Amino acid sequence: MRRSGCPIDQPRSKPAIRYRLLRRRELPSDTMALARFLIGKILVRDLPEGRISGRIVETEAYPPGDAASHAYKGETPARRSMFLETGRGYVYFTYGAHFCFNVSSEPAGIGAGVLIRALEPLEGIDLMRRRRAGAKPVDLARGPGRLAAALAIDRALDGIDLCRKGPLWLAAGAAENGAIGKSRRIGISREAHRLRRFYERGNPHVSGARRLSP
DNA sequence: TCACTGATCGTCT
DNA sequence: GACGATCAGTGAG
Repeated sequence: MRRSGCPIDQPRSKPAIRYRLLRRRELPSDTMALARFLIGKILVRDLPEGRISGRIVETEAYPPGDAASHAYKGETPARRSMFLETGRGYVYFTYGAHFCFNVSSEPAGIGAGVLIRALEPLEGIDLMRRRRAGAKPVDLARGPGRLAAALAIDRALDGIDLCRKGPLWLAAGAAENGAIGKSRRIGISREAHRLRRFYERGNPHVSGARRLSP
């Protein structure tokens, strides 16, 4: 189902998209609340070649004390960004091939994050295609590794403040959200039964097998 | 649509 | 030296 008003159907040169920078005080400083809050918000990537943006349609919460979280065993140089104030970027490299992007989600000193798993592309679709040659349109940013590739996100953006206009920032749009579903998280073995994944129901840009997103 | 597999390398033990 | 918050490709139903 294509959501009505999806900018993919609009002329590329004039995207009719309105959004504004999210202020830090608007972000819940609670990991589960933030994971749900971020569904429908917009991730903006400003590059020299132009702007890429997309609606967040799928997230996973990794709250304090979660054995599946990278922060569970304490702060290390690679995981430091998870311990920053709410609204900072945490980027990690995994499986020898992929970067994944998170938003830090608790007050400074507490390690936690929200993994951004999938976007519905809004602007800069040609720029995304360039980095994801061969991908179907619906798959451009469907999955955390694909999302990072499409938006040219790597460790250089680790620790970035997402509440300031820069190379990568968060915005709130005018569009309404669809219903939000909740499920177990994808690709983990510890704490696998916990319902800490959020997604927009019926949105084709949500990753994972269909049965995980009823 | 689902299940399975190999690739590949940074991070931590 | 082991282990991934993944992905693309393949094959079966």
